[in-house]
Amino acid sequence: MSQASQHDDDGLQLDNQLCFKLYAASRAVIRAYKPMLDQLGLTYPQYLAMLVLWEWQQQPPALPTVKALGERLLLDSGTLTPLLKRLELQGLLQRKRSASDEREVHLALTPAGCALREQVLPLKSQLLCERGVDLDQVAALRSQVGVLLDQFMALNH
Amino acid sequence: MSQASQHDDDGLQLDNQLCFKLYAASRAVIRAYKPMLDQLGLTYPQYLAMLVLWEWQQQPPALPTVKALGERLLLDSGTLTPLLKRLELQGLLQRKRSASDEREVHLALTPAGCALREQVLPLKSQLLCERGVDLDQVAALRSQVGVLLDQFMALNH
DNA sequence: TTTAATTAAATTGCGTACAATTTAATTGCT
DNA sequence: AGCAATTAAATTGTACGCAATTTAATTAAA
Repeated sequence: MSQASQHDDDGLQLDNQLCFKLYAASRAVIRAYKPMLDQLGLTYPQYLAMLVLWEWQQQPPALPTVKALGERLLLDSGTLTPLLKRLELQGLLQRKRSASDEREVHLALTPAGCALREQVLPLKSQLLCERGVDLDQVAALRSQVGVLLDQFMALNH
Repeated sequence: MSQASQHDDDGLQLDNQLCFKLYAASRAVIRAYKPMLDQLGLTYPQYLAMLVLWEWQQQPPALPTVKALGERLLLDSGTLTPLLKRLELQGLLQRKRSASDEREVHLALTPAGCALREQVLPLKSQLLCERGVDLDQVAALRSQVGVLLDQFMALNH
């Protein structure tokens, strides 16, 4: 059995920090996506925004607002406004003020924005294949990280 | 049984992306650290750098270099140089060119930098306690995220 | 209804991340 | 020794994240 000083150290060892593992793993995964994202001409957060917009298309009539996108990605307008302006500049979407509520900005994919979706699946399959990713393992880990995320979301009101 | 279009969609659903869960969870955990880090006057990456420097102190004689710190945190000099200048400005460490190899910069904690360590453990205990964190669960998740990280590090040579 | 409170985006400012380039010092080669 | 290749930091430039403030529009309250 070790004494107090040993315990104290363990608690602050970098390798014992879940926060660092998450931080490093998140960046490592984003790095792995880079070759694919370069092909698409997107940054990683831009890719996530496009995922939400593609998903929204399948849904009813209403277009997503900046706020709705932010709620989905857990990002605020300070991050999203310039990001969306860049996507608009690339011709992937259009930002337009809502007629019914001038405070809101609706996001509509352009044909180019819709079309880009078709390029993603093959590139992603290739990525998973090249890296020999175990899909079951990924699914299990995703679910557990998801539980952690939900706990933190619940606690951050 | 659903047809192809349904399968295609699942593969691009935001909630099915491990990468997004990691990205969101990492930011959520950093957010949770914020009250503690504000007390310490550190940003999150600055805190990680201090963890490494505190850890290094227990080790032999040699001081860490910027490169060594970067290998530990998986960050390059483009990120670390300005970060370390800020920590130096706060009086927590000193950056000095190596005498034996003028390319290297050694990092030495000041007494204030060493002393700061003592404030961390109580603040961290408080944080874990307030959030009712299950330490076994955290340890298990840390280990699994660690495995993922190792796999990606191995593949990114 | 006029005003006060709230809300959605945008803006400002700071601190990362990271690719790419530059600078300076050291090593390796011949 | 002399020069090319390598190496460690620093620098430059772009794009996030996020706190804090601002602006404009809507809602609620007196």
